[in-house]
Amino acid sequence: MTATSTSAPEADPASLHAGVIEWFDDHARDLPWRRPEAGAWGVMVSEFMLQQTPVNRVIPVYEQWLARWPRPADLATESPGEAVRAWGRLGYPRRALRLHGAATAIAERHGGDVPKTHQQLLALPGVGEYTAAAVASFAYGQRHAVLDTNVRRVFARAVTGTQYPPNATTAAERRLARTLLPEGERTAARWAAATMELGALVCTARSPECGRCPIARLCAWRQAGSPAHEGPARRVQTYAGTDRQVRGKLLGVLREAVEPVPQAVLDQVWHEPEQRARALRGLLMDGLAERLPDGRYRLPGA
DNA sequence: TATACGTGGCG
DNA sequence: TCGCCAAGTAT
Repeated sequence: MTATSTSAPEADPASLHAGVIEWFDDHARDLPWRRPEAGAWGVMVSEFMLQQTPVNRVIPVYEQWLARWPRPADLATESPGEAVRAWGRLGYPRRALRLHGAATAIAERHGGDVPKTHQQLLALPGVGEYTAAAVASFAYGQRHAVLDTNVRRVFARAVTGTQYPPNATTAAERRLARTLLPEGERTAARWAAATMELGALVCTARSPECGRCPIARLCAWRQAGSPAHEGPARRVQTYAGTDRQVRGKLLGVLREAVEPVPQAVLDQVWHEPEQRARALRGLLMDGLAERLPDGRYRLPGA
């Protein structure tokens, strides 16, 4: 390929970096965990809360959480149940348990400071490949490929030329993300945040606003005529009538209760006894609830 | 690799 | 109304 082509500019890394990062300079949202005072703990808390929960619902809970537990050691002194209660209705309350566990591990094994290496972060409960890279990059400015659903979609469109990424993250995606990572540490960290923001604000799943996209000219998907997705449709998770819904109802009662809750009260939340019992067993197994000697239930240690 | 795991807003 | 979607992790 010669350098004379003018109709369809190549998405060379340097052009992508410049376009996305300059756009981010002007359009980055002022989110609380992006402020300097958030610190690594603030970044970590936000990352836990943002796992599958939209930004707008996270913000108020994040503010309360950081005000109450400004350092990992502060949270570590609380019962897990208090963390679950303060989690409110963010969903997937096991994340609250894991965040509490991460705080405890940080207090015990890391002197109270959020660890800095990807490997140390990965060892914390609730921290997977994405969160470890995100904390290392956003909190400590390190050079990591941060591959979340937004970035995967941006890369799928801009570089690969497909409307959506595969259902599960592939080795090819990781390779591509590493290839596109700018050399410099600071630029790499900026790039990670910028590509996520672009996916969240412009290159959205359902209705991308290509007119506002800084790299629309370079986008392989647009150049291909914006073809519709071919692969298998993403499986939609059902919710109504599932154990998850019943668990949510049971936990909602425990979360709001000041005193331990009698079995009879929990029995009100769902009509089908077998499913109800199974859901409650699940909560107990997961450590999201506990049964007292008198037969009543409450959040763990609350 | 596929599945379980909450909740709510939007088109 | 209802399906789709939201900064994933653990098993």
